[in-house]
Amino acid sequence: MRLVTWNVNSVSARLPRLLAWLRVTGPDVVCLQETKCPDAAFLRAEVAELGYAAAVHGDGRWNGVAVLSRMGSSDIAVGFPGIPSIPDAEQPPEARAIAATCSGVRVMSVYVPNGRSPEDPHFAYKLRWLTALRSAIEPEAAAERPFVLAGDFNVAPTDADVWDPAAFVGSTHVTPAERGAVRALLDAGLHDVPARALKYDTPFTYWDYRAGAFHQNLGMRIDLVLANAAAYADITDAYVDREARKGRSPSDHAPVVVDLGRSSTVELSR
DNA sequence: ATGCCTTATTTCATAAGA
Repeated sequence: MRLVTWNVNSVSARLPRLLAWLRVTGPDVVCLQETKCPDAAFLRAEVAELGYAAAVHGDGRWNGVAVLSRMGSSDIAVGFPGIPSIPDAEQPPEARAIAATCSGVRVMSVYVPNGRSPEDPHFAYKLRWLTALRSAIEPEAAAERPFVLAGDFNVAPTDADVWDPAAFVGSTHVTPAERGAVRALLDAGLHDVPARALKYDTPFTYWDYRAGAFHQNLGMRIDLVLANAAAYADITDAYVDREARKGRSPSDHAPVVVDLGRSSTVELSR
């Protein structure tokens, strides 16, 4: 099984690039974030043409997650038990998590809240969200069944995951509280899958659109694939495809590609 | 070369991203 996570920054705006990339890369399961697309508007027919069933969960203008699968998709769940709402909101929770079982692997695509700034109410919301996520995934993390939690975590787990730690003093994404919340996910039984970089020695997954950040490799590793023991033991390779960040109209995130030993042919025949 | 920000919407301006 080839599994991917990619924050596409609007699935509609990215559709031509997404389809072309899917054709070339051939993933079996695709976790998308920031689809920015209401469920009714999701371009299901276009991905179906490439063989993917789409489990989608969208808000409209912001957020939005999906799991595309060409290996079947069952037990689709949007959100997770205990998912918090935004601060002082009486609205339903934002569309930031969706799970599906694809050929025996439980897969969850998440778009963790940004946090905005450490003083902002959205920062406390981010921490609450990650804490609730940990509680929700605890059984899956400890289970025998392979489980993969993938997405845009909006946290750089270590100083090595940002281009310059000094540039992030006072910023979100690097605080001990955020890193502790991600560490808690690992403590629940998940492994941070080490991905190869296709260039340089740091597998960054995000580069700001502004000021030529990509071309100077001023990036961050905030898109993660976390695998429980069963899934982790099955991994044969993982890389960040920075090629997908190049060219015209890219997302500001690059996809992370993870290969698991399971053959799609074998799995599909079961 | 990979090139100086982009998205959807309450659209000719704004909020949000990280």
